[in-house]
Amino acid sequence: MVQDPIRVLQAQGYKVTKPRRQVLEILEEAEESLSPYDIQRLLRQQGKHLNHVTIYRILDLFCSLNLVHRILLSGGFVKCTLGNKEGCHRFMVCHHCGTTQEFVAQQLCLQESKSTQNLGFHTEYHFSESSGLCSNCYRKQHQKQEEAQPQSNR
Amino acid sequence: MVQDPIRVLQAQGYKVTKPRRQVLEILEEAEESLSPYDIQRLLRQQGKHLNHVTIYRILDLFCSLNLVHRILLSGGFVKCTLGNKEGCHRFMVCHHCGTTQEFVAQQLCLQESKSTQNLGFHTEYHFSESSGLCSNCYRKQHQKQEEAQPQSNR
DNA sequence: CCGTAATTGCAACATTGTTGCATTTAAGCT
DNA sequence: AGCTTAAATGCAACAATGTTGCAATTACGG
Repeated sequence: MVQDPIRVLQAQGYKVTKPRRQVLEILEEAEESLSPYDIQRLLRQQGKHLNHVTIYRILDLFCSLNLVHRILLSGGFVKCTLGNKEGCHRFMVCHHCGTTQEFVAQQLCLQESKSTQNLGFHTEYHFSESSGLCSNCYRKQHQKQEEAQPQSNR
Repeated sequence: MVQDPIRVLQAQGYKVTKPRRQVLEILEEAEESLSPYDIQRLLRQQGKHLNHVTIYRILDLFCSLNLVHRILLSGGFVKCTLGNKEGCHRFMVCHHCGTTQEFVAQQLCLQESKSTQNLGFHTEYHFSESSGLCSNCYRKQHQKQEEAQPQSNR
């Protein structure tokens, strides 16, 4: 389903360098989106030192290859986990823990393209972000409320 | 349809100040999204001087009130033109001229909420951005190609 | 293993965004 | 209209994030 990013790089004639592999690795491990400097900090904790300029350039490249996507709700970058050829990317972002997850919705994608076309717009690419609570955080928050008001009598 | 931003401010107990009115005005006139410093520059051209800190704070406030939305595709802010109570905002961004236009799609909104709910996510707010060419730019680009290859014989 | 173009690191800089505190101002009240 | 006051703005100084040009390094082909 997801093409291997390494393959994508090679196929497009880009070199597979140590910095690029390191950035990919960090993004793969991460649950939440990471800013360029986040990535630098995390790598440094592993004893790996990358210049921030390099990280910027790598992220630029990855974005242009659609291997990575910048999330507006958080400002950081996430690795795209679904090879979506229609130029459509959808993300759910938990505003509590920051967990960011990609999902697909073929039907939505088609409808959205149609909607914009009806308005005279020629869509080439689109994406969406949903903000809310992931199941974990929702459950936790629910439990807390229960504890605070056991008989819900106020 | 769109509630008057001024009313929204008053209703929520915020003061209607000169800087806030000026920022609203600039965003209203703009076709494309504007960064905080863009706004400062445009205002300065009109002889109006606002401190950039003020602009940041105003944009923060407007965003929290959903009067304004930050566009990922450009990084700038646009005034929301549609009062969408379901916490759903959709934008088309022309990657040629930068024109940014909001649109509604009730059906899409419902479907998107359903999709995320099926994945165990509790969506409170979502938005989407479509990147492509607006009708104007599409037409122009089409014409240019015609001129370049009048008989399309190559 | 070598040559070379692509990539990275470095230094210096530009832009964008933030914080604390003094000053000003909008809006409610006589 | 003039007070009063909490909210909002301006200012200064700073912190963080991005960018550019060029020299040094490195992946990958032969």
